[in-house]
Amino acid sequence: MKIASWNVNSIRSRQERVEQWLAQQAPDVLCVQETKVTDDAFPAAPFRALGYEPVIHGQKTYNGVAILSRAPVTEVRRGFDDSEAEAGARLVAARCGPVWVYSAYVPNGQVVGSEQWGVKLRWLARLRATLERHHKPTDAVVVCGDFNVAPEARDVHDPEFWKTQVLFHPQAREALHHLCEFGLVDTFRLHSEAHGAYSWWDYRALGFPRNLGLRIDLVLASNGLAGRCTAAAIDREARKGPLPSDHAPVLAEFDLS
DNA sequence: ATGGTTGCTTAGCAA
Repeated sequence: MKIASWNVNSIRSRQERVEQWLAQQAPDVLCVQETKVTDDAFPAAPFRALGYEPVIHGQKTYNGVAILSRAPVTEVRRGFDDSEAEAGARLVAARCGPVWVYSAYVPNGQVVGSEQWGVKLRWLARLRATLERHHKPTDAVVVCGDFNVAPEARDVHDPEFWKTQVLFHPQAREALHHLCEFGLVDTFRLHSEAHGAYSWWDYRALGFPRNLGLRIDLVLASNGLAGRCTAAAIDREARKGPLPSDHAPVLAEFDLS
């Protein structure tokens, strides 16, 4: 089973690119972040035409997540089922065939110490609590998304600078680490020791041609699935060409036979 | 990295 994740930075702007990528890569499931559209305006038909059922959780202008699945979807949850305020349409989960798949768009945090920074750290803790409520680490669960945190220095082009920023601050890394202590494994690191393998490059810094990036998009597999992960990759090619997202898709494959 | 762009909505915000 091939599961992918891609922050598309507007599904309406990226629709054709995503269609082409689905046709080329043929994942069983694609988790999407930053769809930036209400559910009524989500372009579902072109994805259905390719055999993917969209599970959507969106809002106007900002955020928005989706799961496109060609495996049968038998159960869906939107947002956190806890008592706190939602803080944007940033989480959707679906049982896709034998696997529970989460598409997560973790708050960026804006500035260290800001109100949004607190929301980000809290959000990662709420995600762990949600996993605790619904799953055991031995279950088949995949948590995909734009985590807005790079796990390690080798995932960051300038760690000394970025450790002062929201995407690589020690507190954000700790919050991500605590999430993973539920029993989640970074599938990319099961198959690569590479330094400088990034998934996001800032439009503003013209970062892509200089490879000034960070690896903040992850496919996390539960302990129950990690041993069955046969491959993982970042599709840097999909960041090239006209009108790309600022993120590349990330993928992992699992042998569920 | 420190200026650079992009998308949504329509001047300003978010990333």
